[in-house]
Amino acid sequence: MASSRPGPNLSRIATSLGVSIATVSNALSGKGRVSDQLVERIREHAAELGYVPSQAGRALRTGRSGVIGLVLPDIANPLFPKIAQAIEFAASAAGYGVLIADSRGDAATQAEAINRLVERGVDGMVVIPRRATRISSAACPVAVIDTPSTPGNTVSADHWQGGREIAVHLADLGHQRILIIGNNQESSVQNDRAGGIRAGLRPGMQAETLWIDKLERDGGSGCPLGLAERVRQGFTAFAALSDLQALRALTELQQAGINVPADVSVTGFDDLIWSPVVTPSLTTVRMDMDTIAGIAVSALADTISKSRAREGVLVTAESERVAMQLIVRQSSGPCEPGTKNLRDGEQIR
Amino acid sequence: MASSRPGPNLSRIATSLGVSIATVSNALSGKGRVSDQLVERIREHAAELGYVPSQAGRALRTGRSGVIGLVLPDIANPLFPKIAQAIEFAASAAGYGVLIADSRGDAATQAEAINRLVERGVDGMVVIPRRATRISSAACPVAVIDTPSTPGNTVSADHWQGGREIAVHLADLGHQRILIIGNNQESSVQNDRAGGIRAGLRPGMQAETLWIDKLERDGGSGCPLGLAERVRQGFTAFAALSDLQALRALTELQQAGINVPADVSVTGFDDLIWSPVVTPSLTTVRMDMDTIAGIAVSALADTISKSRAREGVLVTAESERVAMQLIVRQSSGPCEPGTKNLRDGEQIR
DNA sequence: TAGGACTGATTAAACGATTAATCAGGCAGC
DNA sequence: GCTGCCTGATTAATCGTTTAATCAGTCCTA
Repeated sequence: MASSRPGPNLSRIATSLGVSIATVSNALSGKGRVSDQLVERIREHAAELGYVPSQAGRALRTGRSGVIGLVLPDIANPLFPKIAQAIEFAASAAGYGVLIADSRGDAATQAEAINRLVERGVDGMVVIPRRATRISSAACPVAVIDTPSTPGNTVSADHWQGGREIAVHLADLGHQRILIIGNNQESSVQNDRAGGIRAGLRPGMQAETLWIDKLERDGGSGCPLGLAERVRQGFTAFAALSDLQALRALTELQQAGINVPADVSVTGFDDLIWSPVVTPSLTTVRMDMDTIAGIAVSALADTISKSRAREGVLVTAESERVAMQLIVRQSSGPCEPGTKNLRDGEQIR
Repeated sequence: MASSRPGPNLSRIATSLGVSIATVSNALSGKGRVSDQLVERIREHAAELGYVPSQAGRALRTGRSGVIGLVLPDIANPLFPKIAQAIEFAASAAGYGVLIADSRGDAATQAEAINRLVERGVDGMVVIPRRATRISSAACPVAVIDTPSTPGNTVSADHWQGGREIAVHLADLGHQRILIIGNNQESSVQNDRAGGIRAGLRPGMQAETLWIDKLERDGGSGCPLGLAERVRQGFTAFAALSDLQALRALTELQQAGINVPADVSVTGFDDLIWSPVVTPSLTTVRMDMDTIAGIAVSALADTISKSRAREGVLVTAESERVAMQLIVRQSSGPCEPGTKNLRDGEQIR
């Protein structure tokens, strides 16, 4: 047992320099009136002692914990790493820590998870809601990252525009019949992406949508999507609304002996981790998560500093939508009119 | 401006019931001596008022923040969602919040990220180190999840045993020549997995290892692995050390017209999100993250409650290794002696 | 009936930082 | 020389909780 507490505090610095605690506090925060030389001396001594302010003490006094919560309905989402990384980066740049909360995919426990965060005293939260769940504003400022078309959205990628990028890309390649593959018709993000694709079609092009959740209700989880049949029907491009579905489509097509991109094209969304390394690498649309997270966090920080403690507010940002970027890789290629309706085993070249 | 602070505190409950603050505190925590009826009345009233204790006040007094840090060197790791979910679940069951820290893959900034956590006053940390980086014990208890073979490991999946499971499975299917595919020779986890595979081989079987990072140093990121050539050389099974590499191998083989599992088998590790839904679905080995996280967090909580504040300790748990579970899916199949050395386009059936 | 043990409650002192209010001088203006 | 202002520092209160120390009774025992 050495001394009482290992970390030096304001009091130790103060007595050690023969000044008052308040002066030390003022010197370090640059707030009160302290002479320049004294500020210098105090700063020096504090650094020397390795002083780190106690968050607990500060939080108690100021009513601010310096921590924000990150809420995702389903943390198992493959986008989660990118989101968490971007939010953590932006938050730590703004001087905040990030506390995670998970409701394990259950919409009912989402409220509970949010409550845990509030009880932990977070100053605000970044919420990425599931499907169309509205966030009943909690007991603190909330920034929502969803899609521009949902009410209450703070900032997000422009999924609609991303869809248009895909459509234009496929149109440029000469594709006429496109199958859009989504996994959840309730998702507002996926609906916007699909809407964007449809809006980007040129006259004469047509699109149909395949919702995997419907299919799996009968066929069971992981069932085949029947894409070979779709190829025979004349579809030459498969635009998945997420790279996970794109991957599923790609492998199913490959297994059926259909060559991507020679026979048909496959595109995705999100530029997930595997997209650059599968064969053929996936053409996809990337959202600029760093920018989105930066806007969300700084808008949140703004609102926090303006609002009084424990007040529930929906945060708004000046620029609501961030453009998505088309990444063209190998999985999309020109539609050769003569090669439609291939049968298994017929290879090109 | 209503009253001073929105949340009720001990003082409000106390005056409202005409008792002292200490009595309320004792009643709610069940610690001091309070009559049963009074306890009942206080609890009731507290619930009625919606009292939530201030973490800041408690932290200041007790020196414990009730928060643990989760440190990963690379948060973009596709395993991260599962890890974060499991840790968050275990932590919140133990009454802890989880603060994340990211060093963006940079080993140098890992120390900085850990520092941020310490400054935020975490009571302890769960660290999943990169490669063979040793954790210089920080200013708080640290639980390390790596692999049983590394010194200082607290608890982890038994990667070696997982490798053996794969080897035995492939041996049972009749495979003789196995190509192990890893992406990083420095990774102790991957080395253990590879070692386990080798140890599980039967007499007459042989294995070679392909490290992707070496290959990419020349070929560039995402370059082909040249697996078709390996098939011609007589390899019939490709045992990747992670599902990401397995996916890469699978798609490359499929693109080359080699059928999985008819011609060759592919296996992975970790049962990542896409493994069940690609075609063919991936045979893999799953680690029981919930159990591992549970052990790590409860061992950490134990150590925290035993140690004095800000003391750096490496946490140990009673059971260090958790068995991995083989998941047999479609990507692995029997090795048919007559069908070896297939050329592109030669389909079976 | 005095002293001790026990019960059920209160008092008061922390924990560490912030900040409004105060104070001691120095200096200028009248 | 008195008043007022400005600078540079201090005093002291406060945030909400925990907990050791204390206190007022009640009951039991010698």
